Amino acid sequence: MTETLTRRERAREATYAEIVSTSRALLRDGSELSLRAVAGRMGITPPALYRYVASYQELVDLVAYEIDKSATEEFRAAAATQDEDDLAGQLVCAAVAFRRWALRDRAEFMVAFANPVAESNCLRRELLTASTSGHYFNDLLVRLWRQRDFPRPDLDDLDPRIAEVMRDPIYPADVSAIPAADRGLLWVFQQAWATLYGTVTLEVFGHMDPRVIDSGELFAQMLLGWMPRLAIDDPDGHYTALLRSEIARD
Amino acid sequence: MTETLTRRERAREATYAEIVSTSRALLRDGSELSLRAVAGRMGITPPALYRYVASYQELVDLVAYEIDKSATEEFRAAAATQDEDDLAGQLVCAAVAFRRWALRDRAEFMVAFANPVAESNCLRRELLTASTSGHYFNDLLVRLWRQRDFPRPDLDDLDPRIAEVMRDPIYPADVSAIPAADRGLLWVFQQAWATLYGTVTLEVFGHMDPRVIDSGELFAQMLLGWMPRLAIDDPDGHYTALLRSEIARD
DNA sequence: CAGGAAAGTGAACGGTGTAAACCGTAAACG
DNA sequence: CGTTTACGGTTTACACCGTTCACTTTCCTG
Repeated sequence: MTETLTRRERAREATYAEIVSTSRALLRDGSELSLRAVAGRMGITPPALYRYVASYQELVDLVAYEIDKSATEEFRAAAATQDEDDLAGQLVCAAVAFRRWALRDRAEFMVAFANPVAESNCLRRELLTASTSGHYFNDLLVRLWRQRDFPRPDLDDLDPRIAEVMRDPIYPADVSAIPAADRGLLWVFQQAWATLYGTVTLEVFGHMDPRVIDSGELFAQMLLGWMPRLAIDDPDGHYTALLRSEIARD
Repeated sequence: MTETLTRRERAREATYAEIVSTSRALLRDGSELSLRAVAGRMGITPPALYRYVASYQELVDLVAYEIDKSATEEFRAAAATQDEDDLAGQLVCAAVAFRRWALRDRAEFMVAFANPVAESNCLRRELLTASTSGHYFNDLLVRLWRQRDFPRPDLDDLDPRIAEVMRDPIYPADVSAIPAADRGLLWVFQQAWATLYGTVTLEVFGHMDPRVIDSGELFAQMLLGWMPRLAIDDPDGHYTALLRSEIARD
């Protein structure tokens, strides 16, 4: 499947990879992400980077996309610790992994998720619209629905503006596999995602008593509050225990 | 009550006010907030600002605090359009006002709310911990509880770490008026605030389909989802209508 | 092999936060 | 009242930032 690339194209692709990796190394070291710093670490002069990105913002967009991609792999790995059929358990693990990753690599999280999305005229930014993590969580939720059949709004009962978005969403790829009648699922997903995203962002920014954040109880309550809506009734407290033990893992 | 200030102190206070006002003017003009730009607009040389703030970060903290204060006045005004006894209506209006303000003055919102809180060794930052808007919304929720008596967790049923925080919270001022037995209210507030903050931050950052954000339905659903927990049953749909009409106001 | 495109360099411009030395004036004090 | 101190301000300078332009080197290709 991999196209045969010319020598130059391979070199160029390698340079892109190096740009991203040194950018992420910079972020993880607590340094500022800057064109000059990236160039410096690569043993290259700053203007040379302009052969690869058109501006600083485009560099940020590029590494944001790659961060999202690699973080998604971490979520996927966390979910893989659960039984293949246990989609609820996978969802719990993936959600907690999202929080754990965000609080650990704050700088990377801010670049990828707490970064105001600008006017969308840049090439690479378009790919970002199809957020990898968004696809992953959405897909997980759809599979969970097929398994547990939790209530899903009918498009006709929704605000027409919302229904329109669900019929013709921004992410085109795997969502087109969902029949139109079931597109209300997307609305459930968006609301769940807003809760997950919002809570984690609040925690990362630290706009709350640090002791509350450390305990993880705010996040736990948000997730527990969503379980009934997803038909995860959890009579024996299994998922609650899983959630708490996953949160406790540092 | 106003202390008699010496001539110097008054001048200094006036300069502080001018620093804040030109900073906010800068933000509203779409310019970057920078020491040099503020100094330039004030007809002053950049290093002179160091007589008032110890660093750029301290300038940001200072204006963040003032932004929060003045935004709170806007929330209060929005709530004042409702009947004095109608605390539920006031809460709806204040919450929508928060969203409206954030989406209108994005730059100011980001400075005040989407700004990672650093190590708390700066003087003025301590005052920020006692967030004005936090106090206002918390107070409103407490008054609503006295009126509608919605369920409030018992401290003994909560995670001990959370109970500890509720017993001895960071904000000391008006919370100390709440008897220890009712401190579970603070936990309700923190969760509600996390939902409000999270949803608005998501919308401001634009990490979602713009059509969804424009419709305001995400925000509406979040608020509607909270009403039952606050004993706002709304049989005649009055508050739902109020919420939607407030959202529609541009 | 020649031509041309791509990758990289050097110098420069305007912008940023910040530190140090210095100065006049207004307040504070003996 | 006169002296001293401290405050508000300027000048200069440094190290960083994104970005542009003219130039050179390298390497692929027709």
